[in-house]
Amino acid sequence: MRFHKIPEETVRRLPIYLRGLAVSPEQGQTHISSESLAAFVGVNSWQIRKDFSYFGEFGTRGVGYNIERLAREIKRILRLDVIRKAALVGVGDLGSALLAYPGFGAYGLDISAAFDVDPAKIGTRVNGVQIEGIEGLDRLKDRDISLAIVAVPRAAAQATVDRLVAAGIKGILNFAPCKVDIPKRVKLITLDIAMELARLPYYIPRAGRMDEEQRADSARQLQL
Amino acid sequence: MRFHKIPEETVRRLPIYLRGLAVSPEQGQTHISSESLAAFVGVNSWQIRKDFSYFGEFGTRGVGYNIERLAREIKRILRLDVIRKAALVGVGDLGSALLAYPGFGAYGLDISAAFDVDPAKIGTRVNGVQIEGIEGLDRLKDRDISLAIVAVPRAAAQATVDRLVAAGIKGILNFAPCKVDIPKRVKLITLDIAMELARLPYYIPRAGRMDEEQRADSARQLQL
DNA sequence: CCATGTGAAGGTATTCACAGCC
DNA sequence: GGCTGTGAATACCTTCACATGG
Repeated sequence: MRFHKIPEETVRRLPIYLRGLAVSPEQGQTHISSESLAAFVGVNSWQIRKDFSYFGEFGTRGVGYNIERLAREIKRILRLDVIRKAALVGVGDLGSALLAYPGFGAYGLDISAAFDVDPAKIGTRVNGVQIEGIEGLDRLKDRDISLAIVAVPRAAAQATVDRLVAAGIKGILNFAPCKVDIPKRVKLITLDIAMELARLPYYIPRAGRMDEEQRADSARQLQL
Repeated sequence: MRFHKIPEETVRRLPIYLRGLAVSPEQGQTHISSESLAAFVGVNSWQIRKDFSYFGEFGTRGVGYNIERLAREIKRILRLDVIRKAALVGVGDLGSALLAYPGFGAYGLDISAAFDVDPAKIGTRVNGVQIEGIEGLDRLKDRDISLAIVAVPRAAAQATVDRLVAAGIKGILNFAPCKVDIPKRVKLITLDIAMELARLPYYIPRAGRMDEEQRADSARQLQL
């Protein structure tokens, strides 16, 4: 493996592979081939092999990948080999749903703190996590929390993120539908749910007319 | 504008521009330049101009883009020029949060039906929408609902999607963390929240060591 | 012989730089 | 003069085809 810049897209796919390994029907087997994993996660086998190749040689030719070893390697690459604690800011409908969501555990992620401005919520417990006031954000440094989820209204997003950055948070998952400025050393992923739904209709063919845009669609569909 | 295949990434950005136009501080002005819009939404001005250029010439040189006209054009391109009705399947924590989320309206999206298997939920109202039993999915055809949001457990996802496809749904936003097979004529967007959080730690620099992967990170950071 | 690992080819998207037009 | 629209250059990612090695 010579040195290569690692594509952003490869990093995006690594958690897919990890998830695939965890629930694959190959459970019970010790090894899995890139071909089987491909069929299960919906990514091409050569793409999988290329992705892994950026980080080392994890497989055995003629045999495949040792499932446990591969999972361990991916976790190491993603820095998920330690439990990662996350703070949730904004315990509204979405925030509460996230607190209740059991899917984070599979990645070693733990939402271990939650914050809100609403005095009525502060002190109550949601799914075993006690809601704290916003001023608690400034004391995150000592609690070994490196990640944060922002589920506050748009108007509060930038201020929230600024405060998280000041508190030493290293990565933020933002659900507020707006641009947020952040220093380069902190990684920000913004996930705008309404926007995702909003681009679905684009792919609905418009009945009847066959204009330029429509033709573009057809072209795209053909090669998919 | 000669004919060009439209990049997937361009389609992904269109809703960002629409959102930007709706809340930009240029409100009150009639026109906005690609430069101002760029600053506001966090995309380069040349990227914005290139994106629009795939669909036509919407601006005026020396002046900028007429805000109303541009918004109308983007809505038309995204097929958001009619109200789009969506069905929600799975009214658990996440599903309920989505029903309560006010952000869809800005795009002309309306979650007008909700379905769940739980008899205790059927018949109750969440945010003005009455929960129906799953068998109602088969009668979606007559209700002018073209989109669906899937917020069911992983094990139920494929069956749910199959049923939606059979009911003539054209686009699906899936929150279940698994691969889902679907005919090419239906557009599927899968959004795995835990997975998004799981790739954040990758970007946290590992203190001390400076191995091959770490160098790759540095290289990436520099050019961002 | 079988499945991995990887240069090289091909395709797609971003960035540039400037011509074109109001 | 100022801002759009766009071919050309560049960067990036995917796909291929096969050498490599258990």
